[in-house]
Amino acid sequence: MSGDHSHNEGQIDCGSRVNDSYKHKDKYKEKEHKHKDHKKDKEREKSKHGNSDYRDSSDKKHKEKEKIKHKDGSTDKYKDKHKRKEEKLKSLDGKIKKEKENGFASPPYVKSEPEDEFYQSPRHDKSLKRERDDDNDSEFKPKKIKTENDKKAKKRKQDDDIKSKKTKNKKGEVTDGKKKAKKEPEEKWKWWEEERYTDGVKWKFLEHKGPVFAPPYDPLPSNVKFYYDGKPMKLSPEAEEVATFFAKMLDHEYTTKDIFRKNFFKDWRKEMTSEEKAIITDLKKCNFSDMSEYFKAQSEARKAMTKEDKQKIKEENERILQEYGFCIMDNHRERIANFRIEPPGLFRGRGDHPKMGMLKRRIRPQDIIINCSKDSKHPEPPPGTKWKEVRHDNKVTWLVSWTENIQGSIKYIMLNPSSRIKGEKDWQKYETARRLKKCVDRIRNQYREDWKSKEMRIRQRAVALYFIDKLALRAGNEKEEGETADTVGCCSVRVEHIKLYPESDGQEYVVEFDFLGKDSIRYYNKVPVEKRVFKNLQLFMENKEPDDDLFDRLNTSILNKHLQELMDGLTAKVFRTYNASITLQQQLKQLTNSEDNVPAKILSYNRANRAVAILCNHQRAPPKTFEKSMQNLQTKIDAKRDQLSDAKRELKISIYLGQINNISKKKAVQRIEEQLMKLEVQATDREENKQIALGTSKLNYLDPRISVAWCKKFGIPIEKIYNKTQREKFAWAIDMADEDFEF
DNA sequence: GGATAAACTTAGGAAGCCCAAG
DNA sequence: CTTGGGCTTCCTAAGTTTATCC
Repeated sequence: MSGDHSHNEGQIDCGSRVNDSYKHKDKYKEKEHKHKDHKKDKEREKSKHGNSDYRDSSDKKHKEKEKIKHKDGSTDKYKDKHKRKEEKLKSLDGKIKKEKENGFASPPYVKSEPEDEFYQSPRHDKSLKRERDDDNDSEFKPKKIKTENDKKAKKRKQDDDIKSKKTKNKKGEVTDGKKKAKKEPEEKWKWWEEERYTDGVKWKFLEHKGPVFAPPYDPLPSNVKFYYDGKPMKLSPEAEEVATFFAKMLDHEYTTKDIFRKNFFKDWRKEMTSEEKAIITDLKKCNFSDMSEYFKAQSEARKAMTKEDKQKIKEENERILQEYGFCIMDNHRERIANFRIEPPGLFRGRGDHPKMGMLKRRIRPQDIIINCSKDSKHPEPPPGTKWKEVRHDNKVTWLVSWTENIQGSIKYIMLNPSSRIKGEKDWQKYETARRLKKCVDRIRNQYREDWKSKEMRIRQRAVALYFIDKLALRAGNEKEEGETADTVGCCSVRVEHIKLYPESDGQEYVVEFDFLGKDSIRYYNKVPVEKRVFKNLQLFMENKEPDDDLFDRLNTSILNKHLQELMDGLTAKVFRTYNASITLQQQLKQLTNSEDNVPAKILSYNRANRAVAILCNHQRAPPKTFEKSMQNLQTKIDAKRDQLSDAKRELKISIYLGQINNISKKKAVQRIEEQLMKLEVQATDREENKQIALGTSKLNYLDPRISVAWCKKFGIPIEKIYNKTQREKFAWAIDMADEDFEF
């Protein structure tokens, strides 16, 4: 009932989405330039027209108009932005672009169409005050287990003991004196059976050893040379290091891109001595190939290392992992996700990124902020260095942070997905999505009502929400121009990204979407929509330029505020989670045949998973070796077929000879048949998966309890669905879901 | 109330690893 | 033993949402 939006009819057919990311598309390139120049004008224009140009002023609306005008004026989203941008523009270009003549913002309110019946929309209670966290959610109340404060304290001390013992252990082997309890982190802690923190506190105790820094720069041997203008040139260590970054990427297509080269060269020059700067003025005259060869040789050498040497490295890595890869959080030793600081290098943005090639600088101890408990043993900075700061903020989950120099954003070291702190959050996410399931009908009715609203902003909000719901689009924040690739989501979609077809391929009211979304992955979809949506889209597009926002009176913050009123904890992305999970559940129900054998059932699972991946537009570049591996598989299948007919013939002969003892031959036939079937299934699966990435949805959108329940119901070992890492992440679900679980 | 910073989740690609086939 | 290929893990960019500031 509630879950049957069937938003993805026709999408489950894998062929319906063209899979083109930026790599394959040039179309976007042209647009981009145009777009950049336009956007500023556009916003200026919006503020100009913002609240003055509603076209229709039928008498009956006079009273409301006052109200609306007021409201609208105060919420016009472009006023200040416009100023900011203009200034920026001036300083950047040294001139002001000409104003756009005809860029219109949408009028604030809309004449009701004749067919609009007026009736009171079922007003829904907003009475539910937001009570921080989904504490009122019964499903998410872990059993109250012992409340123990001194117990905890005791336990913590014990943990400390264990740990300090361990760190003394030179070998890095996890043997600790008294027991092997450490090897098997004491019977897997079931955090989901314990009470959660409420008040925004994330932990009470946190101790860790700080980050692992990137190894220092190792200068090139003197026989490896850099050439400028054909002549060998010894570079200063600083300049040389940056040069090696480029050399290492030499056969990547990045290094052929203009922006990349320009950014790189600019930043490289900053690292040069004044002498170097004076000489090296043209990247084209730089020859890195000697360096490049050297690195290739190095990596070959690494591959060719003896087993013993490889083993040594592995052990060393394990030692580092044991020392730095774990922390103690509230009595438990938990795995850290990214305990290694990102090494310096050249920034590799995705898609047409304006900053690609810039130098990502080396992070030093004095850049690092440490977060841990006051009463813990604080991590030591490397000898002779200092941390930027040590703080004790237990309202956040990170252990280490630093500011990155490309976008100026903060990077964090946090815990592994298997940790309590991440797991609880993940669980909570799915519970929120399940609460949406309970009220999604109401919300859908609401936005359908809102398509008829007299206020433009409400109509836009309602249509956007419809897309987010039906098509599982992302929210689509505005992005600062020139800082990132030009990509969009629902709220930031522009007129140029959609096409309207009153009729197409025998369907009415078809909308064609074509834009670059997150990671510059192309979203292409052609879907029929409801008539009212279609009419609204026409209205939103009136008098607009291609690069104007489709929803000019909407942004993610407005949308999320609205959603928050509809349901506690509701945000745009909850719809993605909800629709993904409910789709998996439905598809599993529909596709699984209990008569099937295990491989066939798993194929069904993968197909259900695939339906979700298609819905969420999770694409991947077809593996480079795809065609070949497909062929190989086919060869195997053919061989297996031959083998099968041989085995069958032998069986026949044996029957013909009246042998009674042909059981083994029967078995052989059976076994081979099964193997063949398995291969064929594998081939199908792989073919269908060519450009579709299942991992993302599996890891981030599908309530793991659905999969666990399915496994239990059909006797599929969970290992067939989740690998080791995934089982660790979803341990809570594996432990708690039984076969009756319903999302 | 809008801009910006901070925190945290989601994402695809590259590198690493491991195992089966040759 | 070597190779190739597929799966896993690592990496870090790019989103969303929340918090804070003015």
